[in-house]
Amino acid sequence: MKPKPVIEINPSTEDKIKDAARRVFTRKGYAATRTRDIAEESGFNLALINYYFRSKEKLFDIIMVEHLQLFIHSVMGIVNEPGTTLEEKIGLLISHYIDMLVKNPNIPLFVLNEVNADPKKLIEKIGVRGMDHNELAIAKQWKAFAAAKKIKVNPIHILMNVVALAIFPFVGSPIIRNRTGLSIDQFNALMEERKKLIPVWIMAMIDSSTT
Amino acid sequence: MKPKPVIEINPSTEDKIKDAARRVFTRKGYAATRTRDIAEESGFNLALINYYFRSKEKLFDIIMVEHLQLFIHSVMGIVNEPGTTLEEKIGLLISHYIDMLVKNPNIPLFVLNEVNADPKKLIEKIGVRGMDHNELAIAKQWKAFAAAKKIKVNPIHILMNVVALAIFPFVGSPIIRNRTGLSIDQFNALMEERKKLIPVWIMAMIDSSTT
DNA sequence: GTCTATATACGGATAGAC
DNA sequence: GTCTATCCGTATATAGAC
Repeated sequence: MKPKPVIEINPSTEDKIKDAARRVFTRKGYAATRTRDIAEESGFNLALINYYFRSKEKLFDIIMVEHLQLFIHSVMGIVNEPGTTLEEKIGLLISHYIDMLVKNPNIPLFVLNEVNADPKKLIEKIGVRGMDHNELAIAKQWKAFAAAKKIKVNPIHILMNVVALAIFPFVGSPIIRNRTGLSIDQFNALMEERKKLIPVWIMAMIDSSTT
Repeated sequence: MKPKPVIEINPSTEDKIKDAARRVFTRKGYAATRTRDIAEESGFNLALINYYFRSKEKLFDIIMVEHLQLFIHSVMGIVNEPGTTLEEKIGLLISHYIDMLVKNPNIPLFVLNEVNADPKKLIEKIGVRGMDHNELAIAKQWKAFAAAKKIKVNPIHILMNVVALAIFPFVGSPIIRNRTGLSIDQFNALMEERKKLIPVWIMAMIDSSTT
């Protein structure tokens, strides 16, 4: 049983609907999208959505779970790789995030929203089962690093900062672009710059927390 | 005509409805809140909402505009104050943001969402009219500072970073709290720490961008 | 599998009594 | 000003033809 390719050659109707749904849901959020929007976007009729997925909510859940799993897997792959240094991992994470976000700028707001709407539902449904966080390669590297450099700041801060610096500009891009007058291309160029800048910034921040 | 106090002593029905609406809208977003939810939250009947505000959308617009104006005014007051240094301004901004967000943790996601849903509508409606950004006290201070320190990084990056580091943890708090097991109080304690940390981090980041 | 037509439910808004 | 009852558009979901 060979795995389904990420980009379908001959997407089935079911996949076309799913793709359309993903686009509309991420653009407008769950409550504001109508099944009619999805039907229109997919090129098929309203009735087919229920034929394949039974309900709007079930379709939404499927898409959401796929999104989060894809995301979690890719991140886990990076943070639990023993062969890279802590600093390299930060660089890889940032690059990975930003590449993904340039292609799918609506995803973070979408995910944050829906997790906020019902935190338990989604997080439990995904379940980063197994794997204690402290056992991750990156956690062990951090401990050694923090001990050597006498760093006293809570690592949760660092984690939040990495994620914040990479993701937030995309979440705020409508406001940022409006106030600055930047085009999409100019905005994306700034994000490309950040791939190099953020890792440097993060290390500088960590150093500033040294005793 | 004396200004209305921020916290009403004897709130009128109209104000009670408005308060209820603000709570529900910020919690669930525009599309997902039903006028019935607002009625229930306010303790009054559905019909009264239309009696006072004509429609769900008008009520929403009023609340949104009040939110943004309050926010913009307070920020403008800080960034255009000639009597404080650049570094002090950053500290004040961060403290101000975090204090506000600890009290109203749902606001950022709410605002980001609604701005994203219709960027023009809200931004134009508020209109930070007049005041060219380059004329702000903070902009002039930045120019002098950047020239003296030979800083080459685009100031938009710095701006994004300040906002990201302060706001993002609140936007992501459901995920953060779920994964770390932190209570609300513990989370807020971390945010208090950040009031001191972020300004230091920002300055360290800026220094790392020096030639 | 895919469509058209329709049943059913829900939500915003209003009429009208008090 | 505040309530109950209701209208009516719209959205989800389904039945049934092809």
